[in-house]
Amino acid sequence: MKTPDTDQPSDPEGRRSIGARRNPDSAEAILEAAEAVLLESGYAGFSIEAVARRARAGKPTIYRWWPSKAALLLDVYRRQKRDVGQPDTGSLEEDLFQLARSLFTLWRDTPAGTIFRSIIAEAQSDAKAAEALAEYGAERRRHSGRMTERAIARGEARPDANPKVVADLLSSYAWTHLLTGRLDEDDDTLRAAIRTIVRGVLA
Amino acid sequence: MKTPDTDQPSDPEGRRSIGARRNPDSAEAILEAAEAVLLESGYAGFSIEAVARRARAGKPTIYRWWPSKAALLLDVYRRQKRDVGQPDTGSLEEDLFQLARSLFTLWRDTPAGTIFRSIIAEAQSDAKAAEALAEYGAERRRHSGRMTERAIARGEARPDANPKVVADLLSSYAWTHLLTGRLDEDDDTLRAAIRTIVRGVLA
Amino acid sequence: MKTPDTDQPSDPEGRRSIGARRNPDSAEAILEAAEAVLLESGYAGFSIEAVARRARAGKPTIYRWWPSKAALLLDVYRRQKRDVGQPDTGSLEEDLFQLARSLFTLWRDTPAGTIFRSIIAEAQSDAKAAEALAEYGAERRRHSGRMTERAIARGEARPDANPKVVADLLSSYAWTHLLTGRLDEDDDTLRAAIRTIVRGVLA
Amino acid sequence: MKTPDTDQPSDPEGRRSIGARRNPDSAEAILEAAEAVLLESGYAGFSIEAVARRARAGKPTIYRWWPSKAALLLDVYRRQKRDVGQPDTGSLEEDLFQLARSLFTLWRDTPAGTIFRSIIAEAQSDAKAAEALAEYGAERRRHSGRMTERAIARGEARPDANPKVVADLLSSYAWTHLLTGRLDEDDDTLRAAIRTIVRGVLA
DNA sequence: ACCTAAGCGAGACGGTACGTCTCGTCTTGCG
DNA sequence: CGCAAGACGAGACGTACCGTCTCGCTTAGGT
Repeated sequence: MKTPDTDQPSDPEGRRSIGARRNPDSAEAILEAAEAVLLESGYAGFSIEAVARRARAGKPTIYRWWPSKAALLLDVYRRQKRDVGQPDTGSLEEDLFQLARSLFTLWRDTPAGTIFRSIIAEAQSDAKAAEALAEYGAERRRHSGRMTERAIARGEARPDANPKVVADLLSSYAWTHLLTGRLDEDDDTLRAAIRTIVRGVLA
Repeated sequence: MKTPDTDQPSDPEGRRSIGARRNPDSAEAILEAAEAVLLESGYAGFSIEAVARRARAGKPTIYRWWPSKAALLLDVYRRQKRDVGQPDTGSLEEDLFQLARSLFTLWRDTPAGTIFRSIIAEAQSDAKAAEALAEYGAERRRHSGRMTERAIARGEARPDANPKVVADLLSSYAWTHLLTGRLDEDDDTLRAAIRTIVRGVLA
Repeated sequence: MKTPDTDQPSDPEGRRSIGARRNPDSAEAILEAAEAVLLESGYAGFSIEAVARRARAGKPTIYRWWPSKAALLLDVYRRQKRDVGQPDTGSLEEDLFQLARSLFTLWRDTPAGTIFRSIIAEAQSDAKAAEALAEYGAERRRHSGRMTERAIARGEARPDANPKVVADLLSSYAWTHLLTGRLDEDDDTLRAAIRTIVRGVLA
Repeated sequence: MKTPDTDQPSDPEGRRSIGARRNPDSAEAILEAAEAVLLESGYAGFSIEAVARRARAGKPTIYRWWPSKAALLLDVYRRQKRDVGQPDTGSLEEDLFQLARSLFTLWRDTPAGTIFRSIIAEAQSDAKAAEALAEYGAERRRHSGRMTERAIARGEARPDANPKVVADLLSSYAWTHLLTGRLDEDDDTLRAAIRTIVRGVLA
């Protein structure tokens, strides 16, 4: 790596076009700048102008590739997110607890939390963001629903348990805590919430 | 109905000062205009300027009494909200279900939903809104926590059930559905979610 | 002197009405405050609000007695001005020089200069100020014209010399130097200007 | 004349950016609008907002190129002013008289007078305007000083006559008459004033 | 001794303008 | 054709004053 300036205005002497196609350096610089701005100034300071300034990019370059603030935010989120993975401990409660705990930790200790909050906020006034968020949420619920499916399969959960409902309750709990600044719940409280859900579906 | 001008710029020939004290007509006109703007243009179009124009009020009059957009939003919400009340059917599941159902209905069929979404969005970039929202949320959870307390008292719920956790799960579920445009869940799905929570705390 | 608080918000615990007539204390406090504001913040900071704040007076009290900013300014000027008097040395050049010199000194070293500048500025957009200024200027020219009249009478100046023209040239020179911040002309330059005028009317 | 819309909001369907450089059309429209506003509403009604409205320009576009009201006023003055030229009749009195007369006429019969009055007024509360005005005044005095220099050179004026003083007296006389609404002096009065100055420097 | 009339401080009111910020679009000139 | 750059019209931001209004109080002068 030549330039180690990860969150500075990057290239000292700007990028040029590389011909009639998208310049990946620009895209990278813009996403990096977007993340940095979001981290430093929060959603309130997150403007296309600020990102362009930071990335030493022209505003039209941003608008060309990301039609809305929401699209940029989503890309930043996707790029940033190191997937929390899916635990498989053989116990539904333990699986859900570890998932929730690692999500809370990720959101609290990395930019991911700020970014995701911003996306949800944006979705309240931007239809495209709302749609993307809905799709993303559904996907996450499908994903975490598998844990309940496995619990049913191994006889831990009752056969008529609804994996979607469990996933919905869990992700609602996590999202709401993110949005209201309550990511520092201690293990006992978190576990009590998870246990309440799990008990509701045990065989 | 006495005054048919519910969503027009109200008074044909404006309000005056009524001395060195707040003019309730102005306050009323501003709140009404704020609600109308929010309803017609959504959170995206909700600006102090737009409210002032609509209310035929000066911007300083708004800033004098509401230090931030968030404060105005909260007042609009409070003014608009007809409290959903607290059912007491003798069954925890039924209590929670009716509460959730009436909340979903309120949010879907009145401006309250749009307004509350806006407050949550605003809280993602405005510290004062965040604080106000946190306080409001805590109060709501205390309120709905009483239903579980009653269930414990009558032996329906286990003695070590945590009313706060139940309330948190329920309100998280409701808020998240509001924010992601899923207020039209059918009764079965809604009841399945409620039942999962309730089963987790039954004796 | 009873109260030494010449430029503070005056009375610690406010003035009241003294019945159905003008309260001279208020008038005094307002003029004093106006002068203080003008001195401290210049014409740019001279607003009715600022004067009212400073004088602990209500705005209507000011508007009741001074219909415009210009009227207040003129009163402040009249109240402040210690008349420069009219020298009579037996020499026209010396008379004019001493008059100009004392005027320059007064304007440079006391609030009078700032105040008078403000009046002239105000007169450029306020007809009433313009009228008052015109009248005042004419009176001043009549006044200083007497020096030339005396010089004609004693045979120093030619009989057909026009006192009004001399006075006009002199006051124009002074006013313009006030308005362009050139009140620090040294004695030689000032005397050269006066001498040029005087030579033009000597016998 | 192709476009008859000399003082209307100009272009029916607006101007666009012409790239990363100043758009001369906008500059022109703004100066034209500024002049029109000044002419119609006077200095009192001259606001950046009014100019922007009239020119169908955004406020930032004005602030981008003119840092203050004063700067805009000066540009309007420069643009408007058809230089009064410098007469050279071989007689100092005649030179000065014609200069003064044409200046009075220009100020009385064109917008230039209103504009220049506004600049002087603005300079009484805006330091930058004051500086610009000082520089402009010095330049004008240098310029009109040349007439006296020529008179000295041809032996008409005494060798020790001070051209700066003559120019100062003349321009002071003119400026003051502008500011006090006395531009309609008849030829006799004007000539008497000029003659008084000139006699003071004749050989 | 009452009553009315006016002045007083206070400060809210509908407005206008301020100077700054960001929006999303446009156009240039270089590569 | 993409790129950085940055100007453009538009319009919201939150603040300062404008000049007007009404309040509750005070006092004086006429009854």
